[in-house]
Amino acid sequence: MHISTKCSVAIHCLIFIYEYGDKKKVTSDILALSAGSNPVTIRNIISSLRKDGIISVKFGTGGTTLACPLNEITVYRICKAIEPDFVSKLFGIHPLPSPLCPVGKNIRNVLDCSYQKIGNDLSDSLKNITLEDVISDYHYIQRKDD
Amino acid sequence: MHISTKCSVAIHCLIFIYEYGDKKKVTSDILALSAGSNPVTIRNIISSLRKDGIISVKFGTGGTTLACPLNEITVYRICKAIEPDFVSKLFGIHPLPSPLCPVGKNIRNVLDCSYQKIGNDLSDSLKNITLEDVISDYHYIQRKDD
DNA sequence: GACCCTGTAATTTTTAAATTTACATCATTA
DNA sequence: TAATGATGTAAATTTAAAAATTACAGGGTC
Repeated sequence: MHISTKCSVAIHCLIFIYEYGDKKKVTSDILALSAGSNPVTIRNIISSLRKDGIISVKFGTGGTTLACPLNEITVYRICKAIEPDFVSKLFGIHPLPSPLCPVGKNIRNVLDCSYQKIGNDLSDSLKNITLEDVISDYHYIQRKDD
Repeated sequence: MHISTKCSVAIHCLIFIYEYGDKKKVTSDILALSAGSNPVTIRNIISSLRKDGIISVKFGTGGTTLACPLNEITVYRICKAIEPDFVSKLFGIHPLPSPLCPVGKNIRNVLDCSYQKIGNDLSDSLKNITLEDVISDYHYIQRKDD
């Protein structure tokens, strides 16, 4: 199981909102066009980000803006907002090991030991990248692109 | 997208082979029973591990044993053997961002910057856990279980 | 040569992810 | 104050990925 494309779409939306949120009314339709997705998927993602306080959405009239300094929005926070237990879902565990086998009976606990360490390391790594970094990459790449 | 259950099944098999590989003939049928999977899935995993030199399999007559010291078998190596580009598949990227939008046009490269850092950190974390550690956890948990 | 195993391709089934449809709710404005 | 154009969500459908099954061609050993 992997972290789905939702994280990528979320980052896409956040860059877009940072770049255009103040000047134009950024709706789920516009974001869906830009990301090549569909408005409902976008609204679900946006909704999760809003509940976490990352962005604010004008209900009724529409439009989205950032609600938080760039350096407080880490990739970890984005993933967590979208899929609260994404860390524990990083590795899948086969669901029906034999309880009659010593290995089968204990495998889940054994794997949990290692997977928890890995999950902690991954979390640290994700906390280390902020939207500020991502947007700096974006500006650099965009300049090269011209 | 997440790393599939194959890694967990592989570790399950490796513990089983370590524990019983010398005394008994460990076949794909036995491993499938223990893991609650099926023999073909097991054979595919076992086959990948064999090609990487982690285990050796007696063709024809059957039976599997470790071909490597425990501390040389890292979780990274196991994952890599099973799914060579698992690191780059950690995050999915939405496939059709709009090339007409500045964000859409550059999003893939922007995400690649961050995802590469994260992939490197994850790789380091996985390299840090060996089968020796896992089996030590297994013995500890098994003792508690009695 | 019979038996039991592995290796692998091809198909089917299952499961998860993403999209679409539908509609209730809310703010603006004409 | 009713029309408009947004969001928020639930439910159903579609699509794509993962896993299991079926099938069979090898290879050792008794």
